Amino acid sequence: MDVTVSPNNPVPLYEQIVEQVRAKILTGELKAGDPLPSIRQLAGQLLASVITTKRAYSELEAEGLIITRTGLGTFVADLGPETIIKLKKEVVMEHLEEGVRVARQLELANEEINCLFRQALDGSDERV
Amino acid sequence: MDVTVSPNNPVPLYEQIVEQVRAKILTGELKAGDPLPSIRQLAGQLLASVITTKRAYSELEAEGLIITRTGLGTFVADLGPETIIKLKKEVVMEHLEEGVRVARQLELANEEINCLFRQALDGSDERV
Amino acid sequence: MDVTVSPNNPVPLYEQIVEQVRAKILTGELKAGDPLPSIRQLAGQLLASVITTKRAYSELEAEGLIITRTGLGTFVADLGPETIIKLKKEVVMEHLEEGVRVARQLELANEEINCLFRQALDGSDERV
Amino acid sequence: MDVTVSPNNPVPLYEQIVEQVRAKILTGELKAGDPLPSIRQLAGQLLASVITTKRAYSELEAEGLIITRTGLGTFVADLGPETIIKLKKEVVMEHLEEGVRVARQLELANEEINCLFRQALDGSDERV
DNA sequence: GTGGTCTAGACCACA
DNA sequence: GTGGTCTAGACCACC
Repeated sequence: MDVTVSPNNPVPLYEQIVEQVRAKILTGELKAGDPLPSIRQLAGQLLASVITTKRAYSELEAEGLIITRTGLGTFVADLGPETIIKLKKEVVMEHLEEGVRVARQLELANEEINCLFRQALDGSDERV
Repeated sequence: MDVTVSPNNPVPLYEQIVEQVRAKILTGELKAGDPLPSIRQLAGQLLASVITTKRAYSELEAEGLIITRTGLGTFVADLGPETIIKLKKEVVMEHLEEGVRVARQLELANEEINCLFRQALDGSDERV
Repeated sequence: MDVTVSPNNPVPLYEQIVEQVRAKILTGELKAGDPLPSIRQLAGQLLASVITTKRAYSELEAEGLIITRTGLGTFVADLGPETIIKLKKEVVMEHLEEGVRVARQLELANEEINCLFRQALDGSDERV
Repeated sequence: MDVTVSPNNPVPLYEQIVEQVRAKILTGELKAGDPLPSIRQLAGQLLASVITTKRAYSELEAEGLIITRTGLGTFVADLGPETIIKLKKEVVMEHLEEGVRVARQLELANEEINCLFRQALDGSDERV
């Protein structure tokens, strides 16, 4: 499983892992029942500590995205397709709503916020 | 000056203060040259320590939004209107771009992202 | 006597006054025995407090540049021309030596320091 | 890392630390990616408080010279060689320009200023 | 172990 | 009165 982390990234290591594994599950790259690499294996691959990797898995399990079966390993949980769609929206909405909240606080008009959003969308489009 | 903070908020106290004072300056509620409350006064009002409020003011000074003069007090810096507009956009863009980045990672189509943004905008509209 | 201070200048008010009066004495604009404005008069003119002005005069008296005769007023001290020349050099040297000290700490070669000095000299020349 | 501070020095402790670490980075004694001593370790070594050393590191991070990673430690940032050269010049120029400014205020001729600078350069040379 | 935040309280410089 | 520096010491998050 290709997961890459960077110690220069201000986001905590365990969060970087969580974000990427979550993305793989929500996009369907990892499907229900698929086995995840063992904590030790992933830690070795990422040059991270076992504790850090373990914390990432704990976080994902708390979110209900993965299930740990002691002795067997860790597996992707069985979420219905509607649940997946709902989760995707939630993750994205958090950031967009925060942006809108700040924009309102700065008393920007809807039209202005719209314009900024379009820039954000186009800007990332070029890079894709 | 009405600033309110919550110790339960995971955002550090000093950051909460920074955000609110910054908003007041960028919206023009506080104008160039206006005096800010003294750090001791604000600390008392917020039930925070003098050092915490001082830290907030230091951050704002590092951003160039305020100027502190020992013995005199703290004052709003004189930013041109273009600078203000630029700063407002930057603050909002940070969040919107993060939202778009995450959406792309989850392989959402532009149309879907657009739809979510519209929900975020409308959702906050009702509350306004 | 034309002295101007700015509260926006990070240099303390009393220091701004000291620097300007010192310059007037060392350049000969103010000569030995010349009377200085009274503390109250100067304070009113500068929109500064009497205490601040008094502190500036105390500083100048401690440097031996002025003499206060109770009841009569404050007067420029009688320094020989060699003393004046020596003082001028001292004031300038403080800054230049600090610049050279820092340059040495950063391991700049003499040639490089020379080049920077020339830039500093030329840069201010244009503005004159 | 050999850093020495003096509580008698009118320059604040944290500024003394900043200046020395900055010099080590700009001269290349500390290279990109190199770890700095932990704030606790440096505090013990300098007989200063943890907060004072932390403040020094915070300043250096605000200048972009170092990067702190919670749980990992503090590291020298990766500045290009041109940036390093530019920063070195800036630091030195501040002082030289101030010297020239004061010299002009005292109505010294270019030739005289030049002479003083030469003395400053030679004077420090002997000590080297 | 690392850094990040918050606290209380002292002393100094400036106006 | 204002802000600036320094202190000791506590608790939390991350690795």
